[in-house]
Amino acid sequence: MDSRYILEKPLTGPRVGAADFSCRSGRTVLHTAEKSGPVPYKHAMDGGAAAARSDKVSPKRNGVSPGVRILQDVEKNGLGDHRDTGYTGILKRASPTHCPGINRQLPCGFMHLDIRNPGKQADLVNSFRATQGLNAPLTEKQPLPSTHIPVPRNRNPSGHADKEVMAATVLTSLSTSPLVLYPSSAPTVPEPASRGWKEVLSASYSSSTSGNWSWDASDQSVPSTPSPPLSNDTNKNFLLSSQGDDVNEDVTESPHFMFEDPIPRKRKNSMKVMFKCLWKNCEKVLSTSSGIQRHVRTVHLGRNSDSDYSDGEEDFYYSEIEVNMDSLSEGLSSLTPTSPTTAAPPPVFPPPLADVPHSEHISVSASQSHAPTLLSQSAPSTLCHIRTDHAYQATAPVSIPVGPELAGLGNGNGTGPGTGPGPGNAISVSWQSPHVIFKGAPGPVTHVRTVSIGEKRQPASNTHATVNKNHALITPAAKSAPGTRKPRGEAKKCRKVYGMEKRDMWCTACRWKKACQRFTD
DNA sequence: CGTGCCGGGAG
DNA sequence: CTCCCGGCACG
Repeated sequence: MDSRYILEKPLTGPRVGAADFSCRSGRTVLHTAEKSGPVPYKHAMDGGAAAARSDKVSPKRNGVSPGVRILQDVEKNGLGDHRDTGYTGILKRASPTHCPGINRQLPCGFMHLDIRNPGKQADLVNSFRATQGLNAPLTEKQPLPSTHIPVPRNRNPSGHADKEVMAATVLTSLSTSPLVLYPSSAPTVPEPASRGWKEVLSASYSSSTSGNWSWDASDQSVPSTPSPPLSNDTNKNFLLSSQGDDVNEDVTESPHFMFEDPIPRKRKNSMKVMFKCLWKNCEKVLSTSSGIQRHVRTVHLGRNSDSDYSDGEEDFYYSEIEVNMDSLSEGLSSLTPTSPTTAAPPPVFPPPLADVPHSEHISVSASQSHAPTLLSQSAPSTLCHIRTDHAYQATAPVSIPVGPELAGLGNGNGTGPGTGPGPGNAISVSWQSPHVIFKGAPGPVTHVRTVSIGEKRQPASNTHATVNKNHALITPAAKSAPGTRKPRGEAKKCRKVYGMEKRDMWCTACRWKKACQRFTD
């Protein structure tokens, strides 16, 4: 419940010892690096967590849990150096060693582990904060993409309390911040981008073998997520994303829901976290924790506003709420004819917002209203990874292919992580958390699609044989049986998505030159 | 011509 | 079965 607090408490100072730092949030844990050898950090495995995780994960495929799959893949690719990965194949990483480096770079940066716990808003929030932390400093140096909430400067100087917390979280979440994960579009990792980080890393600890990095793949699957198949890629991505810039390609989102898809990848942080004052009759909502803290401190606690001092009490008077500001999709979005996709950078946050750091007040509804246009077209495909195991709908020329997905088989109320593979799902899920405020907003976002899918399928449908007077009888013979070939999906198939190079990331079907199962139509 | 995937074949 | 791949059809 109060994971946030717990998480923060143990920390005492921006400087975290490399040796004995452990922080807990939810079920995830960090551990110390005690292993000698090339890998300066240790992968953590939390038995409980692992177990829980696998529950969520649908062991469908061959009865092998994704985690395992991941392992396998890793091995396949010769990247299997992660000896200390749990049997689940979950790679968790906590590297105190890196922290220093990271801290150096991102004073406020921090991330957070285990965001997946459904309903754990606190966790989510934390992760978000992390994100903010990461971005904030960076922002000052380089223009940022669009997906972040401007963080007030006062944050930096705000000192101790904040710093501590952040430092802590940084350590913790090195691997799971949604934002971070999101870009884990393994396949699409831009080389150059990752390079930057590599360098940074090598600086912090002389080891050029980025391959040794490993994260808890499954853990990454935050509220709705996937995890990269190859730890290697993941790492890169993570790094990449944490860098703050270079991430502007938010486009690649792939709500691959962790379970089910053996090759989870790509994920984007579509959640925004707002901080709401819980003080009676005070509905103040701010976009930054520091903001809300200040608010509480000054307005409700009657403390001196100038004072940066914070004893953390404010924490009790505000809570985070999550808002799904979502956005674009990636290639998969091909589902929708109109998929805006790739090109446009995700204007998640409307400019106005970004420009109003001072008035930290944020009206989500407003921002939402901007996005809709975009969302309405792409959102569906965006959020939902088309892939499902009922992917075979493709075969059914029926009209409402969406049905099953929307129906939301496992639409487990925000059961977060792997919940829904379906389009509708992803969306609804994300919107569940923001219970309080921001009503209405979800509406527009939610429906949207349905139509698109139907359309796309039509064109090719096998109506030919029937009517078609024109050439009429002519060529029936040409094609063997009426069986005819499938229309040919419009969606990008593994091959296209990943390219020949990453063939091992393709779904098996694709590999065998069979009908793609991952990206069905 | 690249791509999706059927049909078929080897292990 | 799983894993491949020739080769055709589609765009």
